Amino acid sequence: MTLMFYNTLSRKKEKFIPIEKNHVRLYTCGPTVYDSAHIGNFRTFLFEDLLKRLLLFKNYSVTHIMNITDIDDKTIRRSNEDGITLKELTHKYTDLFFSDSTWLKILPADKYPKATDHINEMIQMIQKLLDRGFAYVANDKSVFFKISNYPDYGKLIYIKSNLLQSSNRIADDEYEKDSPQDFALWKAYKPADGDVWWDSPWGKGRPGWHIECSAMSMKYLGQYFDIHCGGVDNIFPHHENEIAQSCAATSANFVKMWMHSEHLQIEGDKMSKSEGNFYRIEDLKKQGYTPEVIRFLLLNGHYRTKLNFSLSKRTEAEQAIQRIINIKSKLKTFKIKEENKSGPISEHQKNFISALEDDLDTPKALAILYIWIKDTFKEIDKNNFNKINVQAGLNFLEVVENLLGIIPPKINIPEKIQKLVDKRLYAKKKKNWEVADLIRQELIDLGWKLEDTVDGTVCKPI
RNA sequence: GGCGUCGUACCCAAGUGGCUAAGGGACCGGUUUGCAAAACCGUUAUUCGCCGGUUCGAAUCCGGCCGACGCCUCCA
Repeated sequence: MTLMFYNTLSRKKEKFIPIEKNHVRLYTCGPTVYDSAHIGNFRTFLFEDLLKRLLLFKNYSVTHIMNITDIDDKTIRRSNEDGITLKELTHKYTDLFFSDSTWLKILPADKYPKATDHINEMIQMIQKLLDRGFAYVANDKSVFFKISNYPDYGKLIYIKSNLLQSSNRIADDEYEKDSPQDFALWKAYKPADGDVWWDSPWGKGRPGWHIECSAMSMKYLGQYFDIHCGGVDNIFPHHENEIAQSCAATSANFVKMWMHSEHLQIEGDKMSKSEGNFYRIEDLKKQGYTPEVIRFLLLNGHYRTKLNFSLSKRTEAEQAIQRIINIKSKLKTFKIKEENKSGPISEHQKNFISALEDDLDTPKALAILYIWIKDTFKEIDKNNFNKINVQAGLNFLEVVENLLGIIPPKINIPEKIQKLVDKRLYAKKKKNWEVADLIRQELIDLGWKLEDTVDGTVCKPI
């Protein structure tokens, strides 16, 4: 089946056909490194990770670029507050972002270009926009994009530019511009910027926010590329502005498919830093969350619906994951008898993939996975599973893991624990139930539980 | 004011015109087991926020209402 993705540009599910055969060029909006990323940011990054994993599974080669925004109002403000240089601040949070991403099993991008390393590219693009009459230099030497000269403005947000209503925030803007809707390409230096500035044809200053993504995506992916992702909040103004400035600069199309993930809510409320209702990865890690549990919770809702993240759902996710671990362990340990018949060829794997191919329908894919698990247990109980079925099952679980990343890696049993397990097994053989149960309790206290099965005793961490 | 999303069991969540409304978690009963765990079997929505309409037929399309929510200049 072909891939279908919802394109924000058309507001419809569309067949995905890459511009270049077998090669997908993907740009995902990265973090602004002024603070640690929170679980909401990671919902978006996880959605993008799933998208990429699916593209790779479909045998596309993927060139994935994720920007690091290391210069903007927030980074400057934060570095002043913390009394450290902008570089010190952004390096700290960039490193943290990478370690959180790795811990969450997010596949790395091919390149993470930083805004501050691409000031020249941005200046060139701004110059081009000035030359073509889509931008102007204001009295204070800032450069703005002139929306009134760009009639296509409003493609993503579905609004005619003349209907854009200005909010109070615009009135507070300290820069001078012709029209309130015009956005900054280059911001003239202000004393509050400290020693953060670059030279430009228009004087000292720093780039506006939107221009970095246009300049860097074009540099690494070309003028026109396949997919650009981000959170829904980026639709306007960020992505709208990116489209305007990119298309105005090149007179060509910019991005074929825009994909956006919905917001995550926390304990039923909108996540907001001012209210303090957000979780960082390190917070969850401290509470004992595993990457798999977080991934499961975030992938359990479709990426285009609002999802509520609640600490109370943790057990639910752990139980659900445990079921996957159980079937895997069953497939690995049960002894296949020669006379076992072959079970029915499973259609579930195909259906699982089809669900993901249909605009990344993870809840449906998970449902199919659980139907498969149930069927597999049944067939095994009926002795209808032979070597080929077992191998097919294990292969399927590998596919599931490659796509969703929700199956924990095998845990090695420490020697000390194994010795206790053996000791109990001996007592059990002698039908010395008291001793066996005592050791089992001892193991539980040490954090390991036992399952006696017909194929032997299985030891699992709690 | 403009643009847009959502409302399916105790909780989470698929399904967007047609076989008995997926699946997970939770709960209860049973089988199995030395006991436990795991697994299996069964039970939990004659009904999809409410009211109308279209249709042979709607959770699914249309209209209205109620409720929750997002964006409208720098928040993933």
